[in-house]
Amino acid sequence: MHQTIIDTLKRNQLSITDSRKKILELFLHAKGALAHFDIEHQSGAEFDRVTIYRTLQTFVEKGIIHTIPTADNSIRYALCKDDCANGHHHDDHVHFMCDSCGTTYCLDHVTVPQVSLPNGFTVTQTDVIMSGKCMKCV
Amino acid sequence: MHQTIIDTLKRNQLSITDSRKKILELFLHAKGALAHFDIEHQSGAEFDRVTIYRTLQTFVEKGIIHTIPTADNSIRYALCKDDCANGHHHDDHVHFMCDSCGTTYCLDHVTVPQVSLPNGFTVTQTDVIMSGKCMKCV
DNA sequence: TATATTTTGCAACGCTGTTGCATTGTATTA
DNA sequence: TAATACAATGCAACAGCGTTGCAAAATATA
Ligand SMILES: [Mn+2]
Ligand SMILES: [Mn+2]
Ligand SMILES: [Zn+2]
Ligand SMILES: [Zn+2]
Repeated sequence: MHQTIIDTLKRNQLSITDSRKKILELFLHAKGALAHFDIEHQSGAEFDRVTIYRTLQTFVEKGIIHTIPTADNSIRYALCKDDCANGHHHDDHVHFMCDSCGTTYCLDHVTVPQVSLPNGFTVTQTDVIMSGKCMKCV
Repeated sequence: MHQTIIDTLKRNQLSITDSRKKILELFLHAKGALAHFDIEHQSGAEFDRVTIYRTLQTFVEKGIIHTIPTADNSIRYALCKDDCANGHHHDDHVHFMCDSCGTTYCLDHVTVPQVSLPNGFTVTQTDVIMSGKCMKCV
């Protein structure tokens, strides 16, 4: 696991620092997506807010994590699959946010459906966010 | 037009105030969705920020407008169809946000597709946000 | 180990959204 | 229309998110 973390950083030409290792570790252990808030708390106030912001930015640019738009307007982040790299994301799965526990899931096996738009619109991205209750909160 | 505004407010048991009339008017004339920022500027600094926030909240609760989640994490608002009332929204259409001009469209005639989820998830809402270029920005 | 390059922490800032409370405006009834 | 009850507004203050500039610290390179 520790080696996976270092490999991932090296593969993306990132220097190995404490904050990057720790934040990447949090994502690898996380069940759902993480918000900045979660990371700040789960890392035990070890790093500055700004460092966390910058690390998340870097990870998004490198294709290590992707952002998830949510209805409550708070950005969440989750690990990408292997085919995302260097700013070219290919995350075409549906996201689910539980109204009860707030957990945000990447439904990797549910692909976003094709939606045809009126003439004149050119689509480059489609986000599907579903909400309701998850299996733990029935 | 002016009568439409007053009627709408009365129908929703809202008292007739300058800010409500003005903000509702802005929505009726708007081509796309409006953010708080847009309203604050288009109303000519006539009303306090807080009043605008509270008016938007009230309109959402009454089913006059609905919120649109966007990938850039800024809430936008747009008029509801007639069948939304008193906190019961039935907005099941797709939204499109232009990367070029920022305009957010309600595609009222494009309904959100059915997406079946794995067992355990109970869905109450589905949001589809598409982005790319609109007809004005080809 | 010495040097060049990156990353970090801190301070400061602007923006968004919320709350409490006194003042003002609207609706109601006589 | 005027008096009253009630609701909405403006103001001040606050908390949270996200960004930037810069000096100090950590990392990579040789
Ligand atoms: Mn995802
Ligand atoms: Mn809409
Ligand atoms: Zn849940
Ligand atoms: Zn456009």
